[in-house]
Amino acid sequence: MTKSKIGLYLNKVNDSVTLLRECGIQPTPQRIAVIEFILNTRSHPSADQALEQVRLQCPTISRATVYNTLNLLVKKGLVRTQIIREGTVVFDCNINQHHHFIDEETGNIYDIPWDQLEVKGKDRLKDFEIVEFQVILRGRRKKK
Amino acid sequence: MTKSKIGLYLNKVNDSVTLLRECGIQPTPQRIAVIEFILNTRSHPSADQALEQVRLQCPTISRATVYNTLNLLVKKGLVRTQIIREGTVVFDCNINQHHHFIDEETGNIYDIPWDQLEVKGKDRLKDFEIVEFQVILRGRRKKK
DNA sequence: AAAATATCTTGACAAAGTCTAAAATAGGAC
DNA sequence: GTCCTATTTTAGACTTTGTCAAGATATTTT
Ligand SMILES: [Mn+2]
Ligand SMILES: [Mn+2]
Ligand SMILES: [Zn+2]
Ligand SMILES: [Zn+2]
Repeated sequence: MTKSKIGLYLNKVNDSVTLLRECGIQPTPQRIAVIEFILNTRSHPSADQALEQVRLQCPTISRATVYNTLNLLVKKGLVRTQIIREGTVVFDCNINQHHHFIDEETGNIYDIPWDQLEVKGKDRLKDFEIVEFQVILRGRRKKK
Repeated sequence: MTKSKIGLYLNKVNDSVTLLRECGIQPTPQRIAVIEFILNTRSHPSADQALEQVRLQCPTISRATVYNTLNLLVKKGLVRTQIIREGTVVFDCNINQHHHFIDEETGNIYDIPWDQLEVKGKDRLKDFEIVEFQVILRGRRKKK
């Protein structure tokens, strides 16, 4: 279990502990609960949604600790934030480049793999030095 | 002066009055001040930034009126909101499709014309019915 | 001018997020 | 194990963004 395995599902507490240690974060029960939740969901939750879920495992955890831990994980590069929902930042365990589709009816956020879309014409933007980019699509997810 | 001229700079109070009337909005001094500000800036301000600026012209206007008026203009289709800044919605007087570049140093938001970028591969997203999309780029604007 | 509408302002409220200081906890030295 | 210290957690205060309701103003209708 190395940092390079981020993004795979972690089912064992041991994996989370190892991962936290590798990042120089002391693995407390609260932090373990947060990291196990956030690295195992693809739902792009807000901090308060994370709090709600983490409390199922760790009922006494405080709001400040969830915020602190999520921000710490962002700083260490284990998760990232996305600005795609109104009113709140969401946390994304997919730290590779990718695009997003937002279902406007449900609010659900779906990852679109990086290689599924190609953005042409960026070279023509002479005035801008692009550090990162993504396509954000909105609409409805088709029922199958 | 018709609704089709939205997006051009409005310098005369008369134009704003006409535009508001065309949308079925009674042109009060407060609403005129808001629309003159928001349709003449390309800076993608938040509601509170708009309040600050509008108060230079109309010092007694309340926060609620600025929020109400901006939301009314959105409902009438004169401006739109964008979710590209952390913590707050921004208002955009450019209601045509376009992309955005965010300067991460200054926070400035720049419009990228629709035809400067092309997004290929959308047809392959069989599970999704796309209503709208845009490319969001982040980085630094080059000094000239 | 009086009544009825429409609009604006104020202040209360809620949600998202940060911060502080005290309490709890964990680790190391002995 | 006890003591000491550094780290962590917690509760609550506070800020910002945004909405809402009630009363005050302004405008329109009669
Ligand atoms: Mn809010
Ligand atoms: Mn905030
Ligand atoms: Zn994602
Ligand atoms: Zn724009």
